[in-house]
Amino acid sequence: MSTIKDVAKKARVAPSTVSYVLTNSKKITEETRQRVIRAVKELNYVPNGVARSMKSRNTYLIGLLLSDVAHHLSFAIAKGVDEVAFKANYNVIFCNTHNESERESQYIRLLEERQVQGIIVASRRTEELTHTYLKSRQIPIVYANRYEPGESVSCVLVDNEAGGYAATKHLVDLGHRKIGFISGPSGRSSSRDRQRGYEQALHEARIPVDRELIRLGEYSVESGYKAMQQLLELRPTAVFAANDNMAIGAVNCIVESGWRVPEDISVVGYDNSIQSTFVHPALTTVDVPLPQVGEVAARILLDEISGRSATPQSIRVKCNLIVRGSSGPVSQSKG
Amino acid sequence: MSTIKDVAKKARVAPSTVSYVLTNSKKITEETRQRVIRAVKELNYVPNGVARSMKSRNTYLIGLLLSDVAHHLSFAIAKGVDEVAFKANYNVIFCNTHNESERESQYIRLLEERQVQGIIVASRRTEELTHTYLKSRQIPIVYANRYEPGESVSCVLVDNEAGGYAATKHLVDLGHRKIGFISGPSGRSSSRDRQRGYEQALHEARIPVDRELIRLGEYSVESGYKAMQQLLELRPTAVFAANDNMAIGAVNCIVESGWRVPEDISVVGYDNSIQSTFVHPALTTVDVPLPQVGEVAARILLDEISGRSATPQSIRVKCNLIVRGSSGPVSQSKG
DNA sequence: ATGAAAGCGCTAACAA
DNA sequence: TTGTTAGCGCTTTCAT
Repeated sequence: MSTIKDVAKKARVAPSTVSYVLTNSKKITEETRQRVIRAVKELNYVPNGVARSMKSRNTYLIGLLLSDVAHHLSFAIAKGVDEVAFKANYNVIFCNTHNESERESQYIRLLEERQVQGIIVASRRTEELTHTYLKSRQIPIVYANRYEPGESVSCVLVDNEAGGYAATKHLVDLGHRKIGFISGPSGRSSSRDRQRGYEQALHEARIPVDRELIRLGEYSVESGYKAMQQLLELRPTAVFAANDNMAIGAVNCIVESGWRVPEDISVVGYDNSIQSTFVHPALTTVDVPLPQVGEVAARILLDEISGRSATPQSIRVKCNLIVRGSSGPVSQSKG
Repeated sequence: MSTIKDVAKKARVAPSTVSYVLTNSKKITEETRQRVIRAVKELNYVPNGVARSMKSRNTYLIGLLLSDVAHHLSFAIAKGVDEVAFKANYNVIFCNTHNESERESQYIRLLEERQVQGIIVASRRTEELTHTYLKSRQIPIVYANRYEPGESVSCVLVDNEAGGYAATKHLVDLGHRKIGFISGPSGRSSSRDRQRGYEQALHEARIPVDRELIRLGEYSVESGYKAMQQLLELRPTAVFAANDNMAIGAVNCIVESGWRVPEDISVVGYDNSIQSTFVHPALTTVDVPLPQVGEVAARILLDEISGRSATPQSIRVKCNLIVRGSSGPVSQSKG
């Protein structure tokens, strides 16, 4: 590996001159510039970024904390983060924490030693420590797709309330008035927000919120199935589930009970998961633009790194309703 | 940020002594060791990895080239790579090439400047240049889940032939003798190998390979459907598709034609994709252990980096047959 | 317009 | 056992 000195020698200039040429940081006569360029080519010289970082004190490196509980979600965020980082000449260090606090703190330590200039946390809640620690270390941090109570840190979230509203409004617009809701595990903000949107859409349509029509699920197909069994007794004409898997469970239950989707009961899910397109009928659902979450998070982080933005900001990315076969107008016989 | 000098001053020792303590690289009296440890704690000292890399000439960094054509595949590999890397104190730089050669070479350049100690390529074939370039740069490289002709480089592949064999053998064992095969796009080695396994299983069972029973698909649901339409005329009792999506298309076609799966026709897919569990009946399929591919690739790379292994090796990871509802014994009426 | 030299934070050979 | 010192490859101030 040749160094800047080798290039300098070959071009018969001082190392500093090579540096000036390579970074365009000073006026250099065209002739010497050419000599340097030629020497660089002949030696296949590639500058040593480690040495450069050492001097300049910035590494152009950011850390990305992910978990592997949901593969495709993590990758989608990572893709968005890398997209923005790459364009700004940053690179992303991939950290799969498994949602284990032990591992999370080990990664944090490694990242800190590496002098990363910022960290994006897209793993689920683990150590509260992490947050305060990074704050004390003055390392810029942005949470992606993770709600962080308190206003002292930037986070990029999905607008689940608007998504829940859109899903429910869609059903209302189709003439439904008796619309069930299957929630995720209690305490999950994603589900809570979707439910809030559901209730808001009902309010707007002057449909009273019936607590009986709201059932607790836990994001699994089975839990959706069970919740639907209970809901069926109340004869809703439509159901909105807080995620696709529960919606699929609901559809299974409806079909096995002898009803049709969407003719008898419409079903809407959430997530626009792969499986939502493979069931029959394909699910009407709400798409969560995770790459965009990653992009926005990276943009905020880079702004904080460069000092362009000092105050933490909280951004919500819009979700899009995807209408497919599982939702339709309320049937006349029941309307 | 405090430096090693600050710690040295506070502990009233020389910087080198601090270094010795921190790296356990020399005998130090317990007393001074404690003084150093205490100073480190009080100052919240974290060593600067950039400076350390500068001296030691190793960065403990590897690059991972991925593409986003199939999210979950890429993430699965990345997870495996990171698992092994993390345990060896390495970190992984995430590079999403989009399978664009332009971007790939930009990443290569960035990684080279960063002095990464090795690169794992899990993106699809793009620039032939990349390979020869990295070779010339003496940067260790391992291909993951990507076939690389020539023996001059390590690669970790999935044993698709054994997988295809297992899938077909499973059908043979169930009594089937007229087994169709739906291939992927011609030229894709993954499909070719699966087909080879299919043919081998037939040979072993002394079932002649009937070219009519082999149909060209292109890995999409629709192509599986179309291929099945043609196959149906030949009345096979079972079909093995080179991936799950085509298998799902085949099932759709079979059911719409009035036959039942698996009672009339058994179907086996490949990939163990999410959707394979969401169709009815759930697909019998072949699981591709991509995290393991990533792990093995990382292990080989680290071996090459440390000089433990010099000769390129080619490893094939075993796939596992997952038996679900879409395959069953050949029906008596037809047998 | 170019060169000389200091120094980023650390490690390691050598000295004491 | 501990300290002194040189130097990794680069950038940048200051001098020429």
